[in-house]
Amino acid sequence: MPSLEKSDLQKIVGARIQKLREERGFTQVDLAGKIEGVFDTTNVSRLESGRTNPTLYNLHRIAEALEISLSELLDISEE
Amino acid sequence: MPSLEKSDLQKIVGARIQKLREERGFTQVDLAGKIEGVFDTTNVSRLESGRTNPTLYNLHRIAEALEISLSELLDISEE
DNA sequence: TCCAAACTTGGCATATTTGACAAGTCAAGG
DNA sequence: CCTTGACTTGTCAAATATGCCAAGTTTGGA
Repeated sequence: MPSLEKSDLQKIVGARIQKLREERGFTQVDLAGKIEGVFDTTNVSRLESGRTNPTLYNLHRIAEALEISLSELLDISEE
Repeated sequence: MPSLEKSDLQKIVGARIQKLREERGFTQVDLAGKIEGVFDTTNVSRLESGRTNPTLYNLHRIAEALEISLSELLDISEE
């Protein structure tokens, strides 16, 4: 685990969110709609492509919408 | 899992960081020093007390310093 | 009680996330 | 073609995370 770069970490987590979303047959708009409270679809796109560094709370809300635990969402051990 | 409030989530994760840090016998200054790159001790205090909403990358750097995976750091299932 | 280390808290400046909106790309149908 | 849905990308404003410094508090030991 040689100390991931910030942008690489973002890309890995973003790809994981996208994969989980697609497995569930959701569009980005669907996902944003399932997230508790307000969540912009623009932000879904930016997070999935690794362009931003998401906050704990937003990761938690995304995990909830994907019906997975935060811990599982961030289990990036095999990448 | 009834949709945690933002500040409750921050407090739970903060308490977990503090517990893991203390188990390793680190002070906040020690932990900040072990984190890759620049990390202010003020920020350690604020994160542990749940006063801020940390970013993915900082959570990753903290996990690294605690020699634990990000996924384990955020495994809050039993709280 | 005194001291020092550890931690908290406030303010400030900067960087970045985020929400919102608009415009653009792209692919699949009709 | 043309439209529609899905997604990307740019800009902007507001909120906030972060680094930094300074001052205050707490705690444990001598």
